[in-house]
Amino acid sequence: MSNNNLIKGSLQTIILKLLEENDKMYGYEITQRVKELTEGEIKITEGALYPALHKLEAEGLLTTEIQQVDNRVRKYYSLTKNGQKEVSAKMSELQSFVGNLQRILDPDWKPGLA
Amino acid sequence: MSNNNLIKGSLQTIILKLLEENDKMYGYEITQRVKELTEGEIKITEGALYPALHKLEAEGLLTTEIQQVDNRVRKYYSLTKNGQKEVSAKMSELQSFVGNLQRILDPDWKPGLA
DNA sequence: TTATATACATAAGAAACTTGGGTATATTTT
DNA sequence: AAAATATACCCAAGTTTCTTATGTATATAA
Repeated sequence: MSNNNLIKGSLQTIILKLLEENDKMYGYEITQRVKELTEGEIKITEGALYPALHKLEAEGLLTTEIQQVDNRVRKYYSLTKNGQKEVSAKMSELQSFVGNLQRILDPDWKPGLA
Repeated sequence: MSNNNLIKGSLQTIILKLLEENDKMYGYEITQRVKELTEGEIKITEGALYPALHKLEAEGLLTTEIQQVDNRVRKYYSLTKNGQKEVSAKMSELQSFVGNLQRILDPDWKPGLA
């Protein structure tokens, strides 16, 4: 991923969620979007991204479609039906995990507060 | 960790933070505390915990002290000075990571809001 | 007496990532 | 014009972290 050695399976969730919002994205675009959304703090490396995309495709959660743009090949990914189902599952898993993390690390934390 | 295969590296932060709050804890106690704080949702497995404790000790962030309690051996861990410094570093790393996650996954999210 | 709880530990394997390559075209900088 | 950066894909070796499966030992509950 980047300087952060955190996250393990959250990369998959990030990919799926971005594709839910954007319909079609190609790999490089995903890295740029994440960099932009986090003001450069999270940089998804290609070594992490492409294997993750291929795995999600192999699992039937994504489909691909190749386009030529200015003599360059772009591989667009989009959610399959199963992929659409998985987004919500993965999202609530992650949100609940983050909630539990807060409960452990911040004793005063309560859901619904900052 | 448990059913969650999420976020790697956060176990170290959890251990350090609990020890900051509790001064001395032994391994089994840590697993129980986490289970309790998360209402059983996160269960730290021994296969994950003990290697992590040993690693933190080897890095000089924790020291140990063995006690006999009812014919049972307990190995108490506590923070070293370096360990105390590391807690804040690891905590702000994790909090900033979680913030970035929110920015990616929840476009409307802003720090300070639920 | 069998199972569960307490309490430590290790070891093999899986999974996710980093690092470091490789290929190729387009644009910007020197 | 040459060099560097940006765009765009990919793979493979190695590291780290975790899971799963064991092993040891005592205490308590079913």
